[in-house]
Amino acid sequence: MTPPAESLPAELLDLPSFLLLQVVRDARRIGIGVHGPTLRAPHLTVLAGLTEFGPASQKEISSRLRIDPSDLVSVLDDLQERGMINRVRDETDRRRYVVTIRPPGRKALEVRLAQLRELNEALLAPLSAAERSVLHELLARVHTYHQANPT
Amino acid sequence: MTPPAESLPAELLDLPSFLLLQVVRDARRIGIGVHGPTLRAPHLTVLAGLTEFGPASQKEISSRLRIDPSDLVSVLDDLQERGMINRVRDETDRRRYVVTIRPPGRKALEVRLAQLRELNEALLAPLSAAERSVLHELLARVHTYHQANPT
DNA sequence: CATATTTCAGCTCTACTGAAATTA
DNA sequence: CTAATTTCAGTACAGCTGAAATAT
Repeated sequence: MTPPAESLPAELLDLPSFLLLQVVRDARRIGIGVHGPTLRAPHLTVLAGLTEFGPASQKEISSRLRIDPSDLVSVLDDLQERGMINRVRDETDRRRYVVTIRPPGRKALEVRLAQLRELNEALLAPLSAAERSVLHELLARVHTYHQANPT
Repeated sequence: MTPPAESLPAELLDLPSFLLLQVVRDARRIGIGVHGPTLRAPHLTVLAGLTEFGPASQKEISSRLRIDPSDLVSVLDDLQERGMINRVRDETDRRRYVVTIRPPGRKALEVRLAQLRELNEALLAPLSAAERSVLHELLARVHTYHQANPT
């Protein structure tokens, strides 16, 4: 006999948004989201964005990655201090900076992504490979829809 | 021709945990999570918990709903101030309070749940009813698993 | 004495707002 | 003068830690 599993209120668990939030909390408890003192979620997003989309201004990074421009400032300060990015004035438009990733940034991203892939294995442990694909596809559909139809 | 949809870095979107977080952010932008000044997420969870599980001490509420006991204090203060709960000393163990929901609490919960059900319709708009069931079932499996196997 | 429950002060993280400074 | 880009100061929320106060 397993002890009767305590669970959250059914009325709430019936709400997809609430269930989603609980799984995100489960993920955090597993260690996802505990990135490190100066390499937190937005930092990682920026490194991945620069890697995939190349050098960009802060405005471009901000709108593409949905990070508020005012928040981006300190994130880039942190990354610059650790030598993970370059930030130089765009001489053709001196209001802008051109932000570029540097090798230490690529390395840190790579290391952390490897950890996250492992942790995600643990997160989805109860699902088969086929079920993981289905879950991922459904979530991607929802996300893509809201990217295209902002309310 | 639709304009090329801007999207987040594929390396990140491939991580279920990251995708999950993006959908949660989409949900918040839709209006889920904007509950009101004194009826925020933990408040709602407490009201639903009291409704479903009946009167309880703060310790019981805390562990059942996974709300830190120190955070619970101000949440209950808010709810009490608005007449949504009762908090009276347990005379058989005067360290404890017995927390009970009151009609205004039930009403507020009901109203907000109705809103959230509507907003969740909007969140899952791109999915068919069958797909919503599948998504919900997969998420529930993951969550239940981590409830049972805390790491 | 140790232990359980509630409470308080303080901190981190993500995210947002409003306004200033610089440049186009 | 207007607009765009970056920056700064301040705020809100959810969540956590460590310690105090009270009662068992």
